[in-house]
Order: sequence, then structure tokens, then C-alpha cells
Amino acid sequence: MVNRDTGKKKISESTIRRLSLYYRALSLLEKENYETISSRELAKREKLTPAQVRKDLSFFGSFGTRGLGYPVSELKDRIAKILGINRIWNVAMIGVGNIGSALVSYKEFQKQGFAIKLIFDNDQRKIGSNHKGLIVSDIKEMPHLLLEHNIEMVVLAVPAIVAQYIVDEVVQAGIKAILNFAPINLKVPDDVFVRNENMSMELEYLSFAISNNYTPN
Amino acid sequence: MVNRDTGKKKISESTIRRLSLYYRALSLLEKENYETISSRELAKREKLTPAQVRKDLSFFGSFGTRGLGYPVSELKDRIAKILGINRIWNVAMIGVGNIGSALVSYKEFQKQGFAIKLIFDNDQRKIGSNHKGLIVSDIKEMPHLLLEHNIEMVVLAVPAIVAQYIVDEVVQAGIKAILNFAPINLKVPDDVFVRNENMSMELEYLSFAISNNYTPN
DNA sequence: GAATGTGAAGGTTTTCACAGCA
DNA sequence: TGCTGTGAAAACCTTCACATTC
Repeated sequence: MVNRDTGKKKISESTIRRLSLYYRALSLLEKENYETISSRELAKREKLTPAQVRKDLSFFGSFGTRGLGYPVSELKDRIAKILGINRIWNVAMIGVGNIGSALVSYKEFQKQGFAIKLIFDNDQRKIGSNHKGLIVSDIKEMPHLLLEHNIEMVVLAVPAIVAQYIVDEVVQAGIKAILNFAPINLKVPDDVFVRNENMSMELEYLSFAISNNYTPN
Repeated sequence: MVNRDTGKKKISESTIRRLSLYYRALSLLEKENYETISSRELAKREKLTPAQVRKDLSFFGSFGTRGLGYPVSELKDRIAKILGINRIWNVAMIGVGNIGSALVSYKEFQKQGFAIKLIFDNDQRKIGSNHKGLIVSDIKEMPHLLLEHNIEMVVLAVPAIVAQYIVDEVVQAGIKAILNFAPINLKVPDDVFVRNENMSMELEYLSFAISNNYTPN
């Protein structure tokens, strides 16, 4: 429960993922002009239990008022701060194939404060072309451009075969966060965070569920 | 541990997700002409523990040989059967915006046996146009076309505002599995499976990790 | 000797249940 | 009365360790 080195309580991965859910729900509630929200109602909206919501939030302090609930706007801001999304992140997209170019136009990223500032590809026909106001740069220019533009995160949407090679360069350029769409396990140093987005896996999960009449929980 | 109704051991969501990982690793191993693989080696490739691999696999039977390991091709086929991916699934794409059209061209789906057979949109300019050999159909035609083409899964890539409305029609058409890209919690009957793909959430996780020097493990 | 299969142990996450406060 | 915050209990998941088999 408590980390022996830092003395801090350990936050589980699932708690972090749920914070994202709370954030989204609270953004909506704010638009619907809710002032406060109970753990029960918040749980209902995200298909969780009230106790879960309270436990999650209590990790970071006492935000609520007994008898009343949580103040929507304030809680939303607090969660933004915890998640580190109370600011703009500079992101680079590597690869402008199907997925890459779709993500460049994906408005949710922009909306959540992830600003795509650079786009790279190695295809001469794509280099120099315009994607949503951004010019595609040659991947050879990547190392110094990442530094010059203060890029902090990278979305990797390149074929699996070249992914490791490119990620090595990305790491070399000091990037510490990578969202990887290539279906491959990237090797990176311990201080670099990688999240793998594997869309086939989700379909496979559905396939399993239907095939086995799977009932979670 | 054991389900009281069915007498079956309960399979956890994480086990299912790892089966997908094993499947991918085994496909690769097969190409590399491995005949057998030990839990230790398989674990190493997917950054898991050997015990974990053995526990997962033992849920479904005894596939291995003591002293030797698991037969690569056979284990791969077995997992395919368990996941229900030992056949082709008929899939429909709903929405041909950025994400939708990217996914129509996404080769991993095809490769894993998820065949996109129909594409829908409500935009008159898109209806009738050609995407990778498929003609975009009017979403009004959806109910009967889903039935006629024996569609079993649907990928939902439409704006959040219309997602619930469309999903209601999809459910009505008897679809039991939905991969949802809209950032919203869909309401569906208990026997319909929904997986949410939320790419901003992954970036938020990375944001949290960098901001807090988070160390999972 | 090498590696599986599996009860038991250990650890983590979720839920319960209730004291405490508005 | 209504709802939070939180120890304690329960459920769940992972790892250990070893008997077993090839």
C-alpha cells in the first residue's frame, strides 16, 4: 500500500485510467451546469461503484463535502492537475499512413490539450505535403526538430518493421513518452513511458466474448 | 474462483488480453520456425513472468510438455480457437470520418480475420463513394443491410452526439459486439458487448506518468 | 536436467459498512 | 438526512515453490 522508498501511497494503473473517465464526466457535467455531484451519480455515469469513486478521489485529498457531494468545476480542475493535463503538451506524429493522418485530424487530442506540432514521414511523396496546416517533415530531420520544437510526446504510427529503429532515435532525442500503434513490443530505457494502442486486441476481446458467452464480473 | 452457476473457473479480463499477446508472439515464433517455446521465453518476449504464462494457459488445458515447453503452432491454433479468431468475422464500419476511413484501410484488422464488409455514413457526399473497394452505404439502409450481410460486429466511428442513437439501431439489428471510438458511455442491453477505444486516455496516462515521475511495476 | 501444472502464499484492488460531518 | 472518507473485509490476481513428467 505504501511505497517504502518514497513513503507515498501507490496509485494503481486502474485508478489513473478512471481519473480520465472522471475528468470526461465532469467536463460534461460542467456543461450541464451541475454545481455538485455525488459519488453515486458519478459512478452511475461511468458504470462504477460509489465506493470506488470515493476511494479513487480520496487518494489525492478530500475534495468533497459530506451530505452534498463534490464540487464539479473544482474537482475537474484538480483532476486535470493530477493528470498533468492542465496545460498544452507538444506532440509529434511519426508516420502519416492511414492511422497517422487520421490522428492528425482527430479533434479529441487537440481538445484535451495534446497539440500536434510536427509530422514526420520517410516517404518522399508525402514530405512537404500539407496535413491540417502542418507540413510533413523528412524523418531524417527528426532528431533536431524534436528538440527545437520542445516536443515532449510522440505518437508512433509507422510499420512494425521500422518501429524499433525509429523509437531508438526518438529516445535519443530525449522523448520520455510514446504512444505506440505498431503491433510490436518496443524496447526502451526504464525512464521512457510507452503505451501500446492495439486495436485488433479489442476486436479479439469482443470475439472471445461472443464466442464464449463471456460475462465479466 | 469458480462460477457457482456454470461450475466453470472464471477467466479474468487480463488473461483474455494476454491471450492476444501470446497469439501475436506465437505467430511471430512460427515465422521464425520455432517448434517449441518455454513459458520463460514467451514471458520474456511479452514482459510477463513465466508463472503468469503457465497459469493463463493452464486455464484452458494442458498444452505443454514438461521438460520441453509448448508446441508453437499447436498452441497458436488453440489460442485462436479460444479467442474465437479461428474464423472470419463479418464487420461493419459505421462512420467514414478520419478514424473510420483510416480503420477501413487498417491492415491489422484484415490480417486477424476481421473483414470489413460494409461501410456506412450519413453524409450524402460520402454515400456511394469508394473506400478500398467498398461502396459507402446510406446509414438509413443499415438495419436491413446488417442482417442481409450477416454482420456480427460493428466498429462505431461517429461523433459522440449521434453515437447513442446509432447504437440503438445497431442493437435492434441484433449485433452483439461493438467497438466504440466515440468518447461516450453507450447504453446497451446486458447481452451486448461494448469495448471503448479512447486514444486521448492513453495520452492522458502518459501525461500523468511524466508529470508525476510515475513508476508502475 | 528441464520445464510444466498447480495448490498455497502473497499482494493488490474492490467493496463493505459505518463513523463523522454538513 | 445525505453523503464523504476510510479502516477492515472480501474478492481477485499474481507469484512462489515444488511435485510431476518427459
